[in-house]
Amino acid sequence: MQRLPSAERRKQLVEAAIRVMTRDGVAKATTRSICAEAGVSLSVFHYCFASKQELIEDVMETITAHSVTPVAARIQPTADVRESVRAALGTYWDHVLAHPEEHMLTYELTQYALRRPGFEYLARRQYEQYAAANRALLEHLCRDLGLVLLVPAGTLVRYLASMIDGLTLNHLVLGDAPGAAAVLDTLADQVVQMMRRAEPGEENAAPGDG
Amino acid sequence: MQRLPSAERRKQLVEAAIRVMTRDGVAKATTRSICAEAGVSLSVFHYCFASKQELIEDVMETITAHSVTPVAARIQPTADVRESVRAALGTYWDHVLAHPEEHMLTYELTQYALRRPGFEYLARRQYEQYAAANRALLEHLCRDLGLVLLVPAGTLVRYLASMIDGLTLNHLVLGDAPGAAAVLDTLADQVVQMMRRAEPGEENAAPGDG
DNA sequence: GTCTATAGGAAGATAGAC
DNA sequence: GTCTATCTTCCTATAGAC
Repeated sequence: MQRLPSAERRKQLVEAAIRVMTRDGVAKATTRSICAEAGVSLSVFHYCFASKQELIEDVMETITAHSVTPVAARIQPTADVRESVRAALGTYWDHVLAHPEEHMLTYELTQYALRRPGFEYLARRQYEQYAAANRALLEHLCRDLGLVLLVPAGTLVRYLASMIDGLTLNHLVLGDAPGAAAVLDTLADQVVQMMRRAEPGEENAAPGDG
Repeated sequence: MQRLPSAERRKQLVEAAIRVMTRDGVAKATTRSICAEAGVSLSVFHYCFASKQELIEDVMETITAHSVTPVAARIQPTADVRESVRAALGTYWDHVLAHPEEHMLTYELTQYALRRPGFEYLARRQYEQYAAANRALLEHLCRDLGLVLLVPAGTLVRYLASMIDGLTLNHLVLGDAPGAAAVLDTLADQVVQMMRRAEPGEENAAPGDG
């Protein structure tokens, strides 16, 4: 076996952990199975991490970023408001369809964090990132297309985030991708109805905290 | 210890399991902790259940019914459509606010079932019951208030179910009950916009499967 | 830094006395 | 039907040779 710097080893183990968790679930991700997946011996694990919980912490930070970043990077408003919203939802949804196990894992990790005293903040940070991603989308739309919101930004952000999260879970359980797509169509329609064109000179209110 | 018939013992153990799971999470609900909670010895467990999974099956059937039934029982449409929708949502939400741990458990059990090969059907049944509850609500509204839907019933059912489920999870993680209530207000508004009064003589379409 | 070996405990399940 | 005692397996974590 090679001798790698500790930071490299940690990264290697975190990635192995994510693979195991994605494939077999969080409950099956024991230190042994993670080490086997990474191809290192058990004591390497405890050389790099003080405890298993320390690894989990790293895993959650990594997976949340991984789930939010690629979507945020691809927001591209066009002239048509409804189509812009639908396209953003579609980008996210393509990711769900392509990597359902990965999204499944995010729910498992949320539960895991909420149940471990002292780790609730990880779940909270996860959902705050979801909210931030939706807020960014709305700001983007309002700025580029000159729109103002008809409901408080905070409410719409949460509306969007909850709908997306709920529909994802619903789809993971029940399947029926076409039905889920129809729900996204409806959601896009509803979101459009919660916006209107800004009047000339009207500050196209960047949805702050409300 | 008393000598009880096997069926009674099973019920007793299922209830103990739910208490432990609600309090400490599914992962902590070992056969030992469940037996301790029920006040029986370990071998009683295996006298009543062939395996732990057999108990889990019982637990999931019980908890899902428990989560859906009380809400369905209290649907009371008034003359105002929007208020009727909001009231139904409010009844559910009161239950969430009063028993957050119980709803937390439903998410954990969903994950548990989805991860255990051969148990996915339990998760599916759970979400089918959610859908059925929302379908019943819509039928109730359409029939009593003479309304027809502007979107396919199946889509609206899923829209509602996903939103409610997502918002519940969102609230369990982030809290902020007033913010969640505002989302429910908005949802009620949106749902109303997806209905219209049936014209005289128009069949007030019972939302079948669509 | 990496290995083998093992401590120390808790899990699901079973055996057999009462 | 209920009990105590035990089997087997798997876990996290550590010790100490190389």
